[in-house]
This record gives sequence, C-alpha cells and structure tokens, in this order.
Amino acid sequence: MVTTSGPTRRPGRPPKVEAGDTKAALLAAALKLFARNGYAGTSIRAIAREVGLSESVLYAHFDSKRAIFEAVLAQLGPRSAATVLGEVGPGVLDADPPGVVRMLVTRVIQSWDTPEARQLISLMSHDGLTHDAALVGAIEETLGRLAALFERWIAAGHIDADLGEPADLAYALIGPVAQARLLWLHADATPTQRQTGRDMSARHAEFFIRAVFRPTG
Amino acid sequence: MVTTSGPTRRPGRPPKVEAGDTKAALLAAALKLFARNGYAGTSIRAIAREVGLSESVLYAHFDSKRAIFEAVLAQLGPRSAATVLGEVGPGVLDADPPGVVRMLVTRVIQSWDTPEARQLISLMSHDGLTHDAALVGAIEETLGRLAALFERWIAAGHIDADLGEPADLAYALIGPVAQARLLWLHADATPTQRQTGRDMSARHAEFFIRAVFRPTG
DNA sequence: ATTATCTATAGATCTATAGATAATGC
DNA sequence: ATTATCTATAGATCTATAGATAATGC
Repeated sequence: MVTTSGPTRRPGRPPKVEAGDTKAALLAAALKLFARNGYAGTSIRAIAREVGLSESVLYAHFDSKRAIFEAVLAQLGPRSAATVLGEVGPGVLDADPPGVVRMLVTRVIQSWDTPEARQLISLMSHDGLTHDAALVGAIEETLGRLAALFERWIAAGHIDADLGEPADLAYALIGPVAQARLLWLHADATPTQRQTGRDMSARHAEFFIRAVFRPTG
Repeated sequence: MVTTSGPTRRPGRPPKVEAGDTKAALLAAALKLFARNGYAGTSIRAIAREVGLSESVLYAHFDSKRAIFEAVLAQLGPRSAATVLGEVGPGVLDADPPGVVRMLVTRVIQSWDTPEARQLISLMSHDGLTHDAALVGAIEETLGRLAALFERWIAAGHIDADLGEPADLAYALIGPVAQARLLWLHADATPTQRQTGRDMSARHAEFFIRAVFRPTG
C-alpha cells in the first residue's frame, strides 16, 4: 500500500488509514521512468523511490524487473488507433467524407495527447517496441481500415480513382500524423511542443482534404 | 591498435604487423551497440569485447563513457537531409517539378538506407535525440528549404495556390518518408523491412506528385 | 495466520584507475 | 621515452532474496 507518511517510515504493515493502491502506483511510476529513461536506464530502486518505498516491495508484487515492464505494457493494452476508427457512424461516412477525415485525425491526436499515450510512445521508442511484431501489426490494421474507407469513397466517386491506391491515400494521411506523435507528443514534450504537434496534424488534415477531395481538371 | 590475433593476447604493445585503427574500431563498435541497446544498455565492457580488447583500452582513447557517446555523435556530424536538397541544379528546378520531387525522395531514402544512417536513427530514437535541439533544428531546416521550393513552384504556377501553404506541402511530402525511416530503416531492420520502407516512400512520392501537380477543376 | 512493508545482504556487473608489460621510434 | 595494450582492483550500483516487524482480518 502507498502511504502518505513522511520520509521516515516504520517497518511492518502500514495502518489502513494511509493505504493506497501500491501496485497501481508502482506501475505508474515504472511507466513514467521507463518512458523517460528506457528499460536499461531505470532501476528497480528508482521505481521504488519514486513511490517512496523500499525496492524490495517490487518483488512482493512482481517476479522480476522484466515482469514489471511486461505488466506496464499489458496494462496499456491494445489501445490501437483502429479503435478510434471503428466508432464512425455509417450514416455520416458518405454524407461528409472531408468531415470524417477531419474528425478521425482530431480523435487520433486527442487520444495520443494524453499522459499515458505520451509515455507509451516514449517507452516504445526507447526500447525498440516500434519494431515489435504486435505493434507493427496494430499499425498495419489501422492502415488497412483507413484504406477500406478510402476504397469506399473512391467507389462512391468522392475521390478520383486515378489519384492512387487506397493504401497510398491511407499512408499519406496518417504518416505525417504519426510523425507528429513521435516528434511532439512524447513523454517529455513541453506544452509548446504539444501545441505544435496538434497544429501540424490539423493543418495536415486540411491540406490532405483539399488535395484529395477536389474535382479533377 | 586492433589486432587480428586470436582470443589469447599477450600484454604489452602489439607488434605493428597486426595493427589497425583502434579508435575507429571502438567508435564503430560503440555506434553499433548504442544503436542496438541504447546508452544505458551498453557497457564499456561490451564495446571493448566487440573489438576484442580489454575494457580499459577505452580510457586510453576517451575520458569517460559519456565521451564515447559524444564522439560517436560528433563523428556522424550534421549530415542533414538539407544537404541532399542543396544539390539540385537550378535549371532542372522549373523544368520538371515532379521529377525533382521524385529525385529528392529517392536521394533522401538512399542516404537513410545506409548502415550508418540506420544506426544513427536507432541511436537517436533510443536516447531521446529525436527531441534534441540540434536535430530538431535540422528537421526544421529541411522543412524550410522544401517549403521554399514549393513556394517557388506556386509562384510559377506549377502548383495551385489554393492547395495550401508551402510549409504544409513540405510536411505532407516529408512526414510519411520520415515515418518510413523510423519504422523500416532502423539498425535491426530486415532486408524485407528495408524494401518496405523504400517502397512506401516511393509510392508516397508518386501519390504526392499526382495529388499536387494536377490541374484544378 | 496473513499481508505489506522494512533492513540487511549476497553476488553480479558497471565505470574508472593504477600499475605492469612489451613493442615502437628516436 | 612513449605508446598501446594487459591484469587487477576499488568503489558504486544493480537485481534479487532472506528474515524481521507490525498491522489486518478471522
């Protein structure tokens, strides 16, 4: 249990009054430090100190350092961008394609501009998880769902079929947004950087809409 | 000096015959390991072992572990993508804008698909250098020079002025290519992944050309 | 009795240094 | 004498474990 007591702490089980959720606190501290310093750059001791406990507490909750890392990842779960895409009502889809694109980018950026998502992208970047099979799979799923959307719009005549394959459209839309995430929506980003990331993404969405949804000459 | 002798090695200075460039070998080994495991995940010992020497040799060449890291970065130098942009002949610029875009993307990807550049991007990603002021500055410089190019093409009527600001065009072109670098042109990328990175970039360039250099309706 | 914490410590590993050893170049 | 390597080691830090301590819940 996490207590709110001062720097000196008696041995033995803390009284119920000062109890919190130690495991959750340890996971939050681990995510924060792994995101900032990477797996190798974060010690068990540092995680415990962050929570204000002795380092051996970690072994009461997790089997090993590696187990903590994996618990952090498991906790963040498969919160892919694909879930954001799934929530578009079918009625809106064909009524206002530019509006859908605008909304999708806004939603994705919003979900990436949270403390957890920013720590996740930093952790992934530090520890090579951008190359992880599961996460590359998530990216491909997102691209695939976006491509299906564009295919539909091409078939319905909203987008000129000569412009490119649906997959090319999907990548051209999402690439700069994903890049904004890495550059400006990471764990240590300043408010100014985060604003830059949101602005660049929104501007890109508008440019994309103008370039793609316009009548051909 | 690096020797070609076996696992057992006599103490004392090695004979000239088996000499190589130790410092360069140490830097190459350091880059390789820092790129693969990050700064904290790489020990002095591991670097020395990679070269086949004792770890104390490193202190004959560098003051500290940090100094090795900085020497690696200094050695890679300011090889920004901007240098690639600078080499476009002014005559070609206005004759064939799509060709210039195609060539620029090809060149940038080619320069990113080298062993050193792939190790550099992995190292940058591991150790938070994507947030480093100097490197963010290099990105901005590249974007600025690209934007100047688009501004010129807008003024010359090659691109519809209503499409977007020059900076938006630059970001829409380069964002997906930079993303391809991070996803598929890193130190541990397989040949298949590298092919994917090159393909995605080339396809994106073609899509961009079709979307931007076409007559308006 | 069980649970959640503590202190103390083992054993491994890490950075860095001191001092020995042998080849080189003057 | 200088240079490039080695061995040995100091001192710090890291992961993990053992065993003590005190609160909780039955």
